[in-house]
Amino acid sequence: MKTDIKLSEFELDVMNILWQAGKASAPEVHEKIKLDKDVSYSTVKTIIDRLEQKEAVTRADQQGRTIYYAPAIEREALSPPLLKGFLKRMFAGDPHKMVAQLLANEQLDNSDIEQLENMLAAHKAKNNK
Amino acid sequence: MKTDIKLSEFELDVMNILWQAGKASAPEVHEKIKLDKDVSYSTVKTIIDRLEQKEAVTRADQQGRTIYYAPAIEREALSPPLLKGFLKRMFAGDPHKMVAQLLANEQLDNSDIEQLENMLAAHKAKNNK
DNA sequence: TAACCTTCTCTACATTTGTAGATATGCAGC
DNA sequence: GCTGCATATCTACAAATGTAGAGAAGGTTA
Repeated sequence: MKTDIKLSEFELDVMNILWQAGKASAPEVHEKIKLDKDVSYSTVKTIIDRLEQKEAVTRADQQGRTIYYAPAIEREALSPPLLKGFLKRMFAGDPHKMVAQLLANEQLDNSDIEQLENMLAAHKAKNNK
Repeated sequence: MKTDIKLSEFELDVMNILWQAGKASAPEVHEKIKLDKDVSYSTVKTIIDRLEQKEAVTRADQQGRTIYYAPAIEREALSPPLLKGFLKRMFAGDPHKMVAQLLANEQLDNSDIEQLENMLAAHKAKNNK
């Protein structure tokens, strides 16, 4: 299993679709991507091919000629280093700055906030254990 | 003022140094970058030149031949769209997922957590107003 | 079974990014 | 004024990324 895998933005967009769907064919991925931006099938297929080369997706299934791709790595395997890097680059490594920005820009309602509060409380409990 | 500015990772690394220092010369930036990774002066200077082209930094001052560069855009102007994009790509747009990851990976101590709790409380108060 | 449609494969290309050498040039001290 | 050093400028290049067309080839259906 590759650990040092690095994906581009577009590649991540595709991964997201696969993470969400579990598996999907290239034309299906294309459909979904097109909701966001207008790119040709070829473009999407190229990205999928590259993801396959990077061993980020695998051919999970085949129906006739149509190949179904599935994620070969989980979101959770990818996000920690990326989050760390992003935090460092955009917020000087300070999680508070990031949460502040989150609050300022993501219009979270009170139930969202409470959910976050619960997470914090749980974490504090674990810290104390 | 450019609004659609887009910076690469390395460019962000340099911006961070400038955001932190207020202003710095290319050799100074090089010094600091070298603490993290071994790149030549030329490389760093090229990045700075590109930042200048992108109008992300300006020549703030000059001492002899040495040019001092300062950020021409603030972190706060750059981070909201980036955070939004990152959130979407890495956490399917769900802030809870991101905070969960933050808690899981950033070893925050209880005083950090409490600070976050205060931020949340303040935000809840504002929501209710 | 021939024609068509869909999907895949291959190839290509412009742009961005990371990287750095060669060279020019201004300043500081002798 | 000359010499050397520090800094800037210019040019270059490989790899990654976004983008897509041309054409092959497996299914489907009349």
